[in-house]
Amino acid sequence: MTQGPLRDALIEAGIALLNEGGPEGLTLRRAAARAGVSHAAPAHHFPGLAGLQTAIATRAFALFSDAMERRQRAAPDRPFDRLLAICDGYLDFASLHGGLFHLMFNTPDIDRCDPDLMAQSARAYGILRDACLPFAGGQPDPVLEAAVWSTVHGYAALSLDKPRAQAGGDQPPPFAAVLKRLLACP
Amino acid sequence: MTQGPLRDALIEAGIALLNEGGPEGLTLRRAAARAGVSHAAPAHHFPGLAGLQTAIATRAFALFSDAMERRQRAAPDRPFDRLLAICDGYLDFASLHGGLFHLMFNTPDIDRCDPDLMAQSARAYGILRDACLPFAGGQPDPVLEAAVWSTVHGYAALSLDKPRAQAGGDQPPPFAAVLKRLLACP
DNA sequence: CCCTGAACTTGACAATGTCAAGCAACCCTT
DNA sequence: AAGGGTTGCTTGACATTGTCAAGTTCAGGG
Repeated sequence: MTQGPLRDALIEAGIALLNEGGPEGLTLRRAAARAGVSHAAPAHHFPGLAGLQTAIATRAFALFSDAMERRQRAAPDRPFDRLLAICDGYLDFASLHGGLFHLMFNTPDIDRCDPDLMAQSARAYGILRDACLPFAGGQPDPVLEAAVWSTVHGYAALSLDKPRAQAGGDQPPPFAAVLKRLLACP
Repeated sequence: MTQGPLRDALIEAGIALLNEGGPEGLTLRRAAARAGVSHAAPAHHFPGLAGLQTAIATRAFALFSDAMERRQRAAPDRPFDRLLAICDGYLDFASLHGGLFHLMFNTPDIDRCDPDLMAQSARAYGILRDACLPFAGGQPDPVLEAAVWSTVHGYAALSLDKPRAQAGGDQPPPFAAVLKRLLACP
């Protein structure tokens, strides 16, 4: 809709609400109150709640990419260690910012055709895709990419929603073992 | 809370609402109206909305297991074909009953310590675990199980929430290829 | 000086989850 | 058979939420 400082303040307030209160913590009225404006002010910057959610998800994907890149830079410069570091960044973000992660992937109302959102999500996917290149002879390998992407995402999702269901004693194996198994085939 | 025919009717109404209206279609008052009772009647059978959601998720896990077993029985009796059939049942259920799938895995308010829910979810996991046995010499292999489970779940989740984001031309590779890649390492 | 448009507020409305009170039918004991 | 209590459901209310319509304020330009 419009630009302005309030728009950013609302996004920041929404991120804080999600980090503090989980997926249910975000509310148009709460974000407005947190930004110090009236409950109907957000309507002048976003097309409804879905619009605010889309804008927050866009920024969340940027933070998500940052988290993966930070881990990647701190890793040993070998293909497996780099890819594992990216996946660790992926999993870290999911467990540290469960509210944002839920918003990015599990909220149905987000406008997934939004250009900004698609750009940021493409950036995140590109990080993972680049790290897969060494395992396919330098050429893009859609099957390998889909395998790694699905596995790390499924691992994150399953460990997110079963924080207690797995309290039955058996905890899941570390992701490094899973990834090693996945890549053991040349 | 209590037993009775209305309890089942509310669960059935909730399933219908989710199948028709997606994840947002389920509402206490709508389920009550659909079952032909007043808006506060469900409170006598479930502890709030979360209770109804938990009961629906429990039944959904049963349908989920049924879908996987049906596919498994119709598959050639070879380890890979059996496991692939189960995964296809998994993916079919996710794309056919997106509302139920979302409720089972992505709804934060569900009581994941509910005994009935845990039993049904354990049954579903058992189906997949059994199909993994032939690939680990007949012994349970937690790493392989986590890999397959994460991969199929991630594949389902990612293809669910990106029905258009991937309309950019490149569609994901079929799951059979991904699974073959995952199992190519003995 | 007015006036046009943007940014925001105020007030309202319907939908939703939840609670309290009431009511009616059934059961069980005496 | 009569009374009392329990169960299952209804009615009514309330707070919260997203959304819309109207009003207010204010800056800038004709």
